[in-house]
Amino acid sequence: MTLQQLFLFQQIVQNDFNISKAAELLNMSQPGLSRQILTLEKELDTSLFVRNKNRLTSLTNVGDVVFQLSKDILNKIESIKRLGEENNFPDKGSLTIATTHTQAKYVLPKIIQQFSIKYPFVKLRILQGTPSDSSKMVANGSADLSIATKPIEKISNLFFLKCYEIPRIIMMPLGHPLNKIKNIDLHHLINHPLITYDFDFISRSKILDVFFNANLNPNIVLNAIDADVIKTYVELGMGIAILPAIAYDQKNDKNLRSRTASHLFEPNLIYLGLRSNDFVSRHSLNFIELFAPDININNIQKEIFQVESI
Amino acid sequence: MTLQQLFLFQQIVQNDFNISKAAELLNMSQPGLSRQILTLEKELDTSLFVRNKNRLTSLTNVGDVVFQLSKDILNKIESIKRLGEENNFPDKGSLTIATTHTQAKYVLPKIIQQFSIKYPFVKLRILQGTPSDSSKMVANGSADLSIATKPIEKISNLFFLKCYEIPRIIMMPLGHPLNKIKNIDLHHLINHPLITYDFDFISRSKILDVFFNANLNPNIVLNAIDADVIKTYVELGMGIAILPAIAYDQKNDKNLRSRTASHLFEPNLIYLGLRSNDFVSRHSLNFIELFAPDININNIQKEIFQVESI
DNA sequence: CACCGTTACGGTATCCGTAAGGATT
DNA sequence: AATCCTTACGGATACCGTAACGGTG
Repeated sequence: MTLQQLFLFQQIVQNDFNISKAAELLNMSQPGLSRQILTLEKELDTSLFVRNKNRLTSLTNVGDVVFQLSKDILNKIESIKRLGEENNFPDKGSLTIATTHTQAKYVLPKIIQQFSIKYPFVKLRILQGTPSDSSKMVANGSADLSIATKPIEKISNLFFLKCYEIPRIIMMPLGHPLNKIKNIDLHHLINHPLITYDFDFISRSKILDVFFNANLNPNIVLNAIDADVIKTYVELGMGIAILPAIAYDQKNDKNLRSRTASHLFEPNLIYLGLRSNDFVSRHSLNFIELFAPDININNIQKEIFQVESI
Repeated sequence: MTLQQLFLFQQIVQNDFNISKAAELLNMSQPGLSRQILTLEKELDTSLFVRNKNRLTSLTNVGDVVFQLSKDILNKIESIKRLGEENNFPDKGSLTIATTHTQAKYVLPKIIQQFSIKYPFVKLRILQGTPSDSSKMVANGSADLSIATKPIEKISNLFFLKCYEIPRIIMMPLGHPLNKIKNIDLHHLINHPLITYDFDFISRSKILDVFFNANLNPNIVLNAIDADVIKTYVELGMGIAILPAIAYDQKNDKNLRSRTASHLFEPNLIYLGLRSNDFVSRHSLNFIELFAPDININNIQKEIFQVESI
């Protein structure tokens, strides 16, 4: 079994099980490719592909597991290669950050700017999605790190570091009746329609749970995916929203009013997510250093490879 | 970069950085081995070993990370090989279970017996340790699955399935004053010295937290590593203990008395632990089927490879 | 006949062992 | 002199491309 075989196997799967197509893409002869797969199958003494009328049509059960393992193996091989490169060209490289709209718009700009001044030759990239998306992007290698709340579902090969807490506010239009109430509590909130994050956001469930635990059933009129969209509808008078404090921008949000909700809801917990059991690139560490100076970057790589001994 | 190179690299590290020794162990020539490492280092354009006076003395920083990644890669390669083998000899194989004393002694015997009747050609092995040990053994590949409470520290590449809950009991010697009290509460318990699990056990902290939350400070006279040792000292009158109900054996524990503690302490949660992102052997699944029939074994492999798409 | 995958053949590159060299204790 | 790692050389092996073959629509 060779890495080359696993790589070629993977390529065929990703090219619709078409050996000829994959061979062309890889600039190699079709028989050469075919032979490598046959050799691999012979060594494992199992067919990896389901063959139908002289065509490959799908993966066998074994093939499927081998495919998953191969992906992981080849990702780690890439890590090793990058590790070598990075050691020789410490200035260059790239850094891909997966995050949410709120972080990308309200938190990251300053840091990103600082980073690109300090490390001008690093290619930066921001990928955006829900917290779950961000985690998955890190887990499958498309991003180096994520900055978001924890994802709703457990993603086991991620490693999270707590970065900071963002208190929550109640966002309402100017002139909204809640403006006049001094000590806002849940019973006041429940009288107004609520605009909230979409289902993929853990913030959503945390906020709703507070209502539910008080036996209150808020009237959710809209589920939206980002703070700006939510704000737009709040501005239109469709309802109020519970948002992270940073989403309120005093300059631009002239038609909105923000009031603290810290006494009602737990703050938003923002985590930095890294792939566990993998190499943490120098630039990931550099970024973390800027972004969360409290975190000791010297221990991160060790912690990422936790399992030792016994 | 070849698997062979990574393997040889690993072998040298594990043989005190002595190429000659490793070569002998691997039945290959010493120059051959040396050359492979040099080729690898040349490809990565980085030295992996610190060389001192013509000797290899340790790993460089890069080498250390490559070592960690290699271990993981080679483990997964082994998984692929086992996968092939298993497909051809579904009856044979081995199954290594990492667990704690309590489970090994009070829960597993019946299941193990059933298993070995049903799958007589499978080599069974039980490794024993604290819950943390068990988790680590699974994580680093020395065991196939663990049966224990969750470990105290987070081990990120493990996948846990909840198996069952074990209610807790108060264990005391016959004739102990607590015998006579009808409704035992924390304030009764606090008057007696406590024998408890060692620090590595999450049960320990869960039990102590209950006391602490009630502002009570139990007098811990002994920390022990397994239920039988604890029982021995309880029998000697050194104190009482909070144990999982299964640890009380009516037949043999004639000098002990067990009373329910369910109203005071959360039950013990026993989890099955598997390595995430790895192949789950047929026999692991067979065992799980016997051990925790509620778990649908058909979904486990899929869940273990969670991360897909975006 | 067009498409696709497998088998056959031969040149090239890689791997690995033996032999020799260089450095250190 | 003994130990250890690296460089040099030559044969065996594995790899891969071209060519040919077999099955399918």
